[in-house]
Amino acid sequence: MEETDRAIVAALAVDGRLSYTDLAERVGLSVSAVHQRVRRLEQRGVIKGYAAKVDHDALGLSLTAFVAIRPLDPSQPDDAPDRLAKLPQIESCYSVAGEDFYMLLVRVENPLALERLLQEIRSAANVTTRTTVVLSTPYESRPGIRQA
Amino acid sequence: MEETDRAIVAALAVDGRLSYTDLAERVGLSVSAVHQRVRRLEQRGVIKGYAAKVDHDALGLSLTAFVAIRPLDPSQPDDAPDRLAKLPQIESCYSVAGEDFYMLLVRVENPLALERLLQEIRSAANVTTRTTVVLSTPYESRPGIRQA
DNA sequence: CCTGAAAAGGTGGGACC
DNA sequence: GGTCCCACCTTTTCAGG
Repeated sequence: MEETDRAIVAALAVDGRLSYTDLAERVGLSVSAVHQRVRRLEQRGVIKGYAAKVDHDALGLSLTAFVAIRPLDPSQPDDAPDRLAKLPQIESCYSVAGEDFYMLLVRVENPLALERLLQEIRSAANVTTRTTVVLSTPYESRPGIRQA
Repeated sequence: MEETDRAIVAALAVDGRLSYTDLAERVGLSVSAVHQRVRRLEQRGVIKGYAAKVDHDALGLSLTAFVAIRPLDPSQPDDAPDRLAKLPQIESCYSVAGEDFYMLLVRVENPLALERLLQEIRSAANVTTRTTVVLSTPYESRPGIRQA
């Protein structure tokens, strides 16, 4: 992908509501040209969508944790992600190399809610869990796009 | 926070570019009322901003990993997050409970770039690293807002 | 792949209940 | 808080190079 497209993606990663007018100024093209490029980036799936960045504390989700999981019976077919997808407290699910099978990022209201969630995870996916509580978040979800 | 605001935040978390017109239909208010509520949510910091969701593979960042870090000298003042902030490959930095001090989420092009990044992390923050490579991502960054 | 222009519709205030 | 209204700006499309 070339420089102009990268600049567009970088700008929209920082501010997803930038108008095509502003975007056009930054990259030095006409509004229509930028519009076309953005549509193409969306169609190609480079831009997968737009999301509001929400403050979890303000929503009462003040406890974040990593949960590493491992099947109790590694010989059985592994559909843990499917089984866990219905739990909305699980924000992300990564399949990982190493001793654990999956790493989950979860958000809950308080320690009691975490306890309940861990029980749900264990029973839903037949796994053991190893939990690492997040104490604070110096930074998160930075749009790490470096321009050429 | 009450039900209508939660519905608005939930909708914008899924589609950050929803128009106030569409939003108004969903929550059953007038366009202006919704507009006011969104502005308040933005001012209060509940909505921290808007971002394009970018496909990392399409940008050539096809390797994701977790990097747990621990200071070589735990008695020294700990400014690792500050020292690491300049590395754009680090998407998130969490201070965690447990054996490690911080958990990083990093994105790089390939294994070689990961090796270089780990060296940079170790020398910049005077830490040891323990890295867990992500093999696949069943889901990520789900807007886990449950409505009342 | 870009430009330019014109229609359609959304955004962002103010006045008022 | 909410509604109604209006000026302005953006988005979106289309003809043309």
